[in-house]
Amino acid sequence: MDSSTQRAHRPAGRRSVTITDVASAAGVSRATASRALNDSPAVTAETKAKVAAAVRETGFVMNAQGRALATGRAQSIAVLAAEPLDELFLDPTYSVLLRGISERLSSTPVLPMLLQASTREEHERAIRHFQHRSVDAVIDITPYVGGVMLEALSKQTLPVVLCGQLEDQPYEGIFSIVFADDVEGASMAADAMLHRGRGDVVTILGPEDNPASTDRLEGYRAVFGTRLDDSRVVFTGWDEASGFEAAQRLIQSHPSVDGLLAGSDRIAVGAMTALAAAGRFIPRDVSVIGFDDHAVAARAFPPLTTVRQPLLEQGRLAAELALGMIDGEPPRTIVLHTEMVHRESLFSPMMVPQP
Amino acid sequence: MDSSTQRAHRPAGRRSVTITDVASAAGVSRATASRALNDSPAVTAETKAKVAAAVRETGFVMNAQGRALATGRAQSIAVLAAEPLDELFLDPTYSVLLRGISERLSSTPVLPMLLQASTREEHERAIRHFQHRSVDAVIDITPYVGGVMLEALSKQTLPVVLCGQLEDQPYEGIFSIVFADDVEGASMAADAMLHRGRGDVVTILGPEDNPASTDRLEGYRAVFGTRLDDSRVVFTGWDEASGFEAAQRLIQSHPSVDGLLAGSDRIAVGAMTALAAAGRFIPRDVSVIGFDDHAVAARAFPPLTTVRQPLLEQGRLAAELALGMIDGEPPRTIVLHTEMVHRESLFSPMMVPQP
DNA sequence: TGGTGAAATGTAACCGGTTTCATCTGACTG
DNA sequence: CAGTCAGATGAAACCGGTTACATTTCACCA
Repeated sequence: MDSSTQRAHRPAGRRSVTITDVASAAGVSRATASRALNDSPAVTAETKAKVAAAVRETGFVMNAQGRALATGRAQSIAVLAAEPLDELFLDPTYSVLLRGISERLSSTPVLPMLLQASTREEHERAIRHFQHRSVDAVIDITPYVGGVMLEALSKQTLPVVLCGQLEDQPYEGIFSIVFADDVEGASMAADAMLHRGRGDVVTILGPEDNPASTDRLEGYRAVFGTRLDDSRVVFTGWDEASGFEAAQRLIQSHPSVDGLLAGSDRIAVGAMTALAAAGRFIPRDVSVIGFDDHAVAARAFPPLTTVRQPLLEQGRLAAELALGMIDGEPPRTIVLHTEMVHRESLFSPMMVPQP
Repeated sequence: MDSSTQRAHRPAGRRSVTITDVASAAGVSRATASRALNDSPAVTAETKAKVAAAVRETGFVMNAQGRALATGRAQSIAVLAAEPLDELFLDPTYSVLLRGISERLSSTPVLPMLLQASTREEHERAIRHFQHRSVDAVIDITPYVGGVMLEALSKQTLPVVLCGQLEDQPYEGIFSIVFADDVEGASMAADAMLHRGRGDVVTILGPEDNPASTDRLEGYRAVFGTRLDDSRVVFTGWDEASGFEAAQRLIQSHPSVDGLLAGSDRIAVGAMTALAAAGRFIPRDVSVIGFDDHAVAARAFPPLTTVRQPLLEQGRLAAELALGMIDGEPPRTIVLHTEMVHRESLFSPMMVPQP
């Protein structure tokens, strides 16, 4: 039984204060009151003061639905996470992205709302919600999952921003897209590895169908070429446990390994544990480079050299693009640059050569 | 510059399909169309079919603002997190709570939206948002923080549910409250410890101003009394690092310790690392009991005996209470029971007595 | 056969704002 | 001093739904 539709009448309590009350308290028309509240230049300073006083006197707060109905703006942006929140929460990527979005919107009246939809049913509910135009735009922070969802969204007129790249860019020109250049970042990491003198390298990546995985591999291979053959590449999950397990296998199959390129910092942390357990010292025996520059990278032991993704900026830009599209701008694709962050897992200045 | 208020006119595109279009397509009045869409019993099955066909034909989707304005219901509940999301995400408590809320709402048209407000400015924006009545209710999953916020909310007529207990229950009867009985859970844990034969116990809790800490201490002391004096109690953070550090101090000050009551599973995990580093075997030398029964508890080494908090149910109930209050029910306070989950950190069946 | 009442639908008011357009005021100009 | 015009405000329509109340239709019964 759906308790939310039982009573359709307005809940008991006294009628709330409307703009009409403010108008009569200020001795002006509703139109003028509205204009004053919106700080229209057509209204005298004197009248504005009267209205402001009336607002204070009556305790008026504007009703969002009325305003939204009249302006066609809900003043909110949905941040869509098509993944279970538990999963989401474990990966620091998303919280940073969210912080960026929130930061950009903080100077506007637009509110970001996190909407999670992992099951098929939740997807449908979310789509319906978007169709109803309860939000002005959608920022998808997990575009890799829920392709059905994107397909449905593309049939809407609602502005959509994707935080991340999809294979073949199927939505370029329809949605705005903002992502970091994974190929560039990965080749920087591989370069650093090569300059450190490591040539016997292996790599552990996320799921094979994720462009972040394949692009990073492409970057690694741009440097190491065939020296990084398929036997040295493992596709797995992005988390620590996957990294641990994959590293164990790679140490067995390639005991002479001297460099590990990890597709994420969490993978790197798991892999470093496996390396340590196998008696390999980092970076003396094996150099490790991660990807992302999450908080865990700095706290790792030894601190992890990694490729910084500008996640905060990505979030800010996503919000920026969303605001732009709400105002009628066409969708845009923005590629962000990555940068190396040097810590001790690649090369320790303290390191003394072993005899 | 606030780009979201520049153009007030409706964005270009064609006018969207309204209920009027559906009505004329179906050859009925707007009123009948509305009734048919809401599945009113006053409408013939035949008419409903005609309207349904018209909906299909026109591609009509109802506008949420119009409906909300007419019904006085936004069909959404804000889940308020007055803590930075990064923090929030690290603690599994909240994601489970959220899952419970989401589950309960999934059978209703009401949508949960996560709203994060950590800075003073974000608080104000959120409060304004609530005053505007853009949501039908608020569920606060971090009632311990942001007291200003609760104070402001209590002056509203908006239904509010708190997930957690506050000292002195200042809002009992104003907000609905749902929390687990920490005193009971803690005394169960202490009992188990006592029955295991451990009497030289210490405890590590979260922040001292958090009722969850003080209530759990009360439960521990209900069993151990003065044997658990202040020198054996440390208030710190809820996380692993805090647990690690506090345990190190307690091992030093109480080297003969044989039992550790941890205020959270994350504290317990950190403390177990410290104990292991100090050469104490768990549970041979020291028994450990956590609190919460998070996923980490089962994965810990050794698996952690703990007090299960019914977080999923707490979330479901919070949503339930919110729905009730939206329908005009008075606020209620619900206390949930906890239960012991026995794993190996208290007592290992494999354990052989040491000579 | 006319009266009664229930069922289905239509009419119009309403929710709380915004905005177009008309009106009024007063200053400036020729 | 009449004419023009800009600036401030008001009247009314509108956004897209819901619903109280009025009306129509029709079966049923005295």
